[in-house]
Amino acid sequence: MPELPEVEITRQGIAPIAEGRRVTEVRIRNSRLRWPISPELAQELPGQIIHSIERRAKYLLLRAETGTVIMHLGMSGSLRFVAPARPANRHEHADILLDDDYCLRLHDPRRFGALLWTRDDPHTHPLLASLGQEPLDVAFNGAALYERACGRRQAVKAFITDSHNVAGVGNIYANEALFVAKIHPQRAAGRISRARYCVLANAIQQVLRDAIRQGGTTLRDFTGSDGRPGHFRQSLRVYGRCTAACVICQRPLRGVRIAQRSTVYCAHCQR
DNA sequence: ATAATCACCTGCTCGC
DNA sequence: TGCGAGCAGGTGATTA
Repeated sequence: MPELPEVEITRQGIAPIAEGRRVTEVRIRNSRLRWPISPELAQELPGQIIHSIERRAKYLLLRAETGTVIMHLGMSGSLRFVAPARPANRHEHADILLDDDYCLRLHDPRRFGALLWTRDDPHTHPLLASLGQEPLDVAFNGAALYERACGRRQAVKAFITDSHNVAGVGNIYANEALFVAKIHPQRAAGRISRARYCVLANAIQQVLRDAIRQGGTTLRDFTGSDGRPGHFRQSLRVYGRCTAACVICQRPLRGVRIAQRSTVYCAHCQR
């Protein structure tokens, strides 16, 4: 479900309520996510204040006093505040209860998500340490992408969806950004000029910012932590529009699979 | 080192 | 209506 904009929308919805509040209890109903939920979470987190909630790539980092909760929503995860007494359904695997009767509930049908605890600097955690540039960071630019892509024959779309190159660009927004940048998704990453990488970097930023502004993309079930869907779906130019007309040249869009992911592009506008 | 494929899950849609 | 096939927003691990 969530790509970077959806994770950021989730962060923005949760942070104002959770930050500064104290954890009263952690309830784990099913710890079988991508990795087992850290058992220390239920032991160590209660009693601690959540100082802040950050996002790195598609990870949410809940900073507490003696450590940090590292959370990932995988493909189908979502996070909502519910009434603490509300019965959990079979996909609601964990709750973090806070002061004032707030209950932050993790829902994840496919269980590709993660809920981990670390006492160390989370940015040195194995899952985060080798992540690429944060695309919405002011320092993000095409020059670094160009350097990194040097010599690579991999399709540029696979290159930009690899979080070690750019952090957090998933399938939807990779399709969209490549369309905006007029770059063919199957072009070899190492055969794109520095100037075009600068255009691509700007396109990635523009698409992600736009999506965040519109509350993310709701395909079937994404909602922010307030339960409201995102509206970026109506702004999608290529994703999910295979065979429909290109919004620029009106020719039919084409679909291919790149790195096991559906890819849609305009063969006329993207080169 | 790089690139491609597999694996982990459930739920939904489609065609027969 | 039922049923199998294929697909879905991610990404680490495994294989060449």
